[in-house]
Amino acid sequence: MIRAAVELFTERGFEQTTAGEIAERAGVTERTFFRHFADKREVLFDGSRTMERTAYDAILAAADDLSPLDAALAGMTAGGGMLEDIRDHAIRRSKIVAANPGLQERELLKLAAMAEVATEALRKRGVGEPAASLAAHSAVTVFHVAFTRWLSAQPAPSFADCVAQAADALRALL
Amino acid sequence: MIRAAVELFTERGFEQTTAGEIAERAGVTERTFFRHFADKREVLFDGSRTMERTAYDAILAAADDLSPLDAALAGMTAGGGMLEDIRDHAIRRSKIVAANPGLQERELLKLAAMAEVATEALRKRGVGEPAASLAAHSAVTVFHVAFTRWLSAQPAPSFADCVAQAADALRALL
DNA sequence: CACGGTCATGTCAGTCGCTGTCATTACACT
DNA sequence: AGTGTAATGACAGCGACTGACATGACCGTG
Repeated sequence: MIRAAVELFTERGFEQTTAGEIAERAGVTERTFFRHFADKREVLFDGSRTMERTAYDAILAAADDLSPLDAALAGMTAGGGMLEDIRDHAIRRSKIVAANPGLQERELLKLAAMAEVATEALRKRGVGEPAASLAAHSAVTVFHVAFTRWLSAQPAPSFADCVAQAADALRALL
Repeated sequence: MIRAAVELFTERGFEQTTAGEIAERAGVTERTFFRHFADKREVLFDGSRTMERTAYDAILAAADDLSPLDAALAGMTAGGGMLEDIRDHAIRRSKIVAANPGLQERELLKLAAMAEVATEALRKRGVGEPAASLAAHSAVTVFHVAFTRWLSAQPAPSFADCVAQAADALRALL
């Protein structure tokens, strides 16, 4: 279904594709489509939960002497690292998302969820508020900048490098 | 219409209120409702454009010797300052938004738009990339934290104080 | 005053996203 | 064979949203 959806979205665009058409190409019913995905957008955000868990685990696994921000950044690096193998798919996907405001909205929600998860992990490391929230959100901002660059840069850089670079830029602000 | 919508959302919740019902209470047609608001959620985000413009202007008007982050924060203070007069309404509104994921999604989109606008203003001040993006997003993160606190703190603090406090917490992270 | 323009609104029909419900099928365990 | 469970199909229905056309208020011009 995911493959069918990406194909159709690429061909005609997100809004011009009905849920029924995706289901049809995937060989199932529209009803079945909505049993697997809460809504039409969600088909493009399938791995997000896994990524959140990966980031969460990485933050908890980070060295004890790391600052909250560095620990959160380690989580972002780990989470984003999951995408190294599927850069092609990520690029196709990002083009679709970029062309539709509703999908960007959903992407923001996923980033916010990532920040929530990172906040939770930092708190578990003993970081208080509002430091945990701020560090987590800052890390996600870095993630976002790094992700954008990772998608567009030629030749393909490593995700970790992109994160490190964006993090340096953030530190330079102060 | 906005008043009618807030009333109904408070009484029965966002999802349990149809666009037709809002229109009816406001004395217009459902079709008219959708001529004024792009979708049902948008009725709760009416002033966002104005706030963005205010922030944008404030960033451009900020003292030349301010750092990018401080200039962006000045914009957040100015934008949030618009709400000082309508804190009651802001509180009611935030309860509605907090109760519905779809509305939180839209709120994130508005915050992202704010970050975009702030980025643009910083760029016009001569700030390069990715410094402008990062400073703008950091400022919006501070704005968000400050806004949350401004809504919940008792007695009502000034918005500027909340921003200053959140900004200090951010700086302490590094 | 009559006329033409535009602007907001009402009316109606229609598409599509999404959901509840029930029946069916396939498989797993006993 | 019998029983439970999970996935799917089939169908009906609601509500969000849109396009098209008609109506009426207002406004400036002749």
